[in-house]
Order: sequence, then structure tokens, then C-alpha cells
Amino acid sequence: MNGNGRVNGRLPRYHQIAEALRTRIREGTLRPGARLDTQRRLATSFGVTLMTLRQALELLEREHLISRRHGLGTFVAAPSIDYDILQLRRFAGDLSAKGEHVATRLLTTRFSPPDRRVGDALSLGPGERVLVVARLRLVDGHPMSLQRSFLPALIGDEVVRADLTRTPLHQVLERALGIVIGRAHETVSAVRLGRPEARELGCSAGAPAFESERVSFDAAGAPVVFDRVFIPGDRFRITRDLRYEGAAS
Amino acid sequence: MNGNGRVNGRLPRYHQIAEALRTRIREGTLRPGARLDTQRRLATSFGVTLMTLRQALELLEREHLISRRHGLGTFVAAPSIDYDILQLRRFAGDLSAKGEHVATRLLTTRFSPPDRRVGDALSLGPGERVLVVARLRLVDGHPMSLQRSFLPALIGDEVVRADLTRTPLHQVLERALGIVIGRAHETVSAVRLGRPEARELGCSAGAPAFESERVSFDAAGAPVVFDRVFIPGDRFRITRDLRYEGAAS
DNA sequence: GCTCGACGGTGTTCTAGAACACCGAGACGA
DNA sequence: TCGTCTCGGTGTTCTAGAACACCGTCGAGC
Repeated sequence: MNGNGRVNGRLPRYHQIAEALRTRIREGTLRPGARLDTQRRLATSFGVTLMTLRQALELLEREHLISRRHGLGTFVAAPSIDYDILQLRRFAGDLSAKGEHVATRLLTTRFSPPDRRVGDALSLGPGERVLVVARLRLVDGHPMSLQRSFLPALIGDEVVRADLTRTPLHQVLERALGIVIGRAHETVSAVRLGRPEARELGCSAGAPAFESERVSFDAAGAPVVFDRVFIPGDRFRITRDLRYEGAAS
Repeated sequence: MNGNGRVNGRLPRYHQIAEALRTRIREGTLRPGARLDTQRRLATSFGVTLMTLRQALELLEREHLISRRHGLGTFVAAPSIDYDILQLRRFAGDLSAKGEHVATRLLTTRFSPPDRRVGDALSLGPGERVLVVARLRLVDGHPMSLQRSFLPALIGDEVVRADLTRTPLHQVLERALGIVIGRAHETVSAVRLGRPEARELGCSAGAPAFESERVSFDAAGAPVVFDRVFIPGDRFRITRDLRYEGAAS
């Protein structure tokens, strides 16, 4: 029996264990939905008692990183990131809310004819082409969403000149073209992932996913960008709080 | 050594202890800022180990009812204010499709044991049953969504007496029980439809769909209903308008 | 008078083990 | 085909200690 509390300046053992598991999750050794090893097995593998290991899991559960299910096992929780953080908080500049590291990988930028929905939304004439900017959003290094932005050729000509790997699209619009987004309309649907999207996102084709389509308008009300975003269903949830006013006290 | 887990149907010992302390706080035996008895003393007074007592305190601390200070003692916390920045959203009613004829078909109402998510959300004790109300929403005669509402048995007992084919659930709650929903929390995910759900909705199993889970709370903050809604992805979209204030730079 | 170190009291971390409770799957029977 | 039952695997609750770590105080020394 040694009963060591905080030895020298180190963190308690169960904090260390939690941290070790945290990185396993972040690094992707443990992916969302995966089942962790048995508590007993984890305990012995960390050279620690069951009670101590459970304290570590307690921490992780409080952070919504895992979920324990009696009789079933311990699982890596699906990250539930507020939708706004992925899309809209760009304006606030603060993308690293909740501690996750959000990065963007630029996949392609090329001109091509728009599909019908895009053409309608941007009210383009026939034969007019659009600039397609494909980007992958990574949370802690793992693909979270695939975003394709469509811009009318006139605007696109300016945008391609900018370094989109360094500058957010909205900033390019504002700095280079003086365009400020004032309003947007968004439609979210539940779809099956197509093969190319699945490949980019690293999941199997046909997997259920959110598809968000958004048209953004400038101050004058003219459509500027059409965004189409895919987010696999196992990586994301939309959460919101509702308050009903006018209820008795 | 006896290692008793949940004896018969009772709550674990540490839950009971937490509850005992909770009432002491609520009743005013322990006032804000007051120092609780020593952990060791509390443990022996409850006839329990230190570890077990600490689990009880863990619960209370997570509820912000107490605060523990290393080397000083355990104190009753000052009543805390919820700093939630509430996005005020109008209560748009349940899925009011515009213009179309919306009907509701009552499928089943029966009592059954809740699954884990429901039990947690409604904070039910073990063995407690819930009333499950399954309804099919039809738009223009076609199935649009499958809704299962889960109510604690006590409330359910009253609800089953009402004619749910004629009266909306919310009205029953308000008229018969005086319960008014004041707040709700909703989580929307993209899932694959299960076989039973697909059958009711008249589409193929595995089809992508929205799943919305919502907990509604009464004015006092107690959970009243858990709603789980499935909507096939090809029949529905979430739309919203966004406005960017002061977006300039 | 002022500073600093020891001390008693309090929360914290950990061990080693035991007996539950819960879940899903497979075997069995109606 | 459907329900029921048992069973192995997994998380959960609890015991009885032991040794820390942190805090305020009080007394000794300067």
C-alpha cells in the first residue's frame, strides 16, 4: 500500500491516464463509435486499480469524449460540435472553441458549369460558369465536413488570385471586392453520401449525412456564394436550446 | 466485504446520501456558505466508506450545490445563475407545414421500460416505466414523420385517459395536469432508418433520415416529455435564415 | 513587531478485492 | 415464428484501509 497522492509536481495518475486516452481519441487511434478496451483490461494495462481507471473515465465522460454503457462497454462518443462553430463563427474569428483544433484543407479550385440548383440560387445566365472551391474542414486533424463553395465567374476571377490557403473566403470577398455578406438562407437535409464525397471524408459510400445548402447575399441582396456542405451523421449533431415565451411564469 | 451494487430496486447508496444532503441544503439546515461536516465524519455518520461518501459529494459538486476546497472543507455553494446566452427562438409549433393538410395518426400508446437515453433524459429511477405514444404525421395523406413521445409513468397515467386522436399532447398536459412546457433541448442527427421505423414511414430500411431527440422541461425545470422523431431525408428539409449583424471586418 | 516553519485538520489519490446489475446472444421450448 | 431463459461479458457500487497534498494557525526565532 503506498497511497501516493500528487507525487512531486506531477498530475495524479488518473489525470495522466485520461490524458493518454484523450490523445488516443484525438490522434484517431480510437475513432468515434469505437469501443474501448474493458475497464479491467485498461486498468491492468495502465498498471492501476479499477477504481483509479474509472476516475479517469469519469473525467472523459464529463467532457463528452466517451460514453459508458452498463453491460455493453465504453465507447468513443460522436463529437457534437455546435453547428455554428463550423460555419458561422468565422466572423467571430474564434474557431477553436471547445478546445478542438479546427483546420481547413484546400482541395481544389476550378471553374466549371454549375448544376441546376447552384445556377438557380445564384441566378446565373445559361452557359455562365462558376468557380468551385472545395475545402475539407478538419477537427483535431480528422475530416469533419466537406464544403464546396460556388461563386459567379466575375467574382471567382478575383478570388482565384487570392491565397485561399491563408485567407478565409469571406475575407477575400471583403478585402478584394468590398463584398460583405449580410444575409443567408440555409437548407439542411439528410442524404446518403456519394462516392466522391465519402472518399474525401474517409467514410463508406452511402453513409447517412447532413447536407447543407446555403446561399449568401450581399448588402444589396444579390446572391454571392452558394455553399454546399456534407457532414457524416456519425460525426456531428445539431444541438439547440428552445425557450417558449409566454408560458405562465 | 459485501460489495452490494443496487440492492433490490433501490438507488445506490451514494445517490441516497446525495439526496439526503440535497434536502438538507434545500430545507435550509445547511445554508449557503456553511461548511459541511468533515468527509470522514460524514462517512461514518452515514455508515459508509470515505470513497462512497466522496461519490455522493461528486454528484453534488457537479450540480454546483457544493464546492470542495482542498485543506479547507466542503461548503454549500452560493446559488448559481445560469449564464446561458439564450438564443431566443420562437416556438414555431411542431412541424407546422405551411398550407398542406396535416393529420396525425395515433399508432400505439403503451407502457414499457425506457431505453437508456430516455431514462437519463427524464431522470427516471431503475425499473420505472414510461408511457410511449407513437404517432405518424401525415402531410396530404402521406407519412412525413414518425414521432415517439415518452412520458414518465405518473404523467402517462393521466395522458392515456385523454383522447389523443383529438387533443394535442401539449394541450393534454396543460389542461389535465397543469403542465406548461417552458424550455426544451433538441439534438438532431443524421441516421439510417431502422426496419420498424422504415415500415411505418413507408420507405426502405437503411434510408437516410433525420432523428431529432428533444427533452422538454416544465416551468420548474423538471423533464416532462422526451420526443424522438424520425423524418426520411427525402421528405423534409430544415431551413433557416441567418443575418449577420455588424459583419464589417 | 515580524517572518518562517511545524502542526493539526481537511480534502485527495490510490490499492486490492468482492459482489452486484445490465445487456445481448444463443439455446430452448411453445 | 415468437417468446423466455440462461449465460458470459461488461460496467457499477462498495469496503477498509493507507499515504499524500493543501491550508490556516500558532509559536519560535530574529
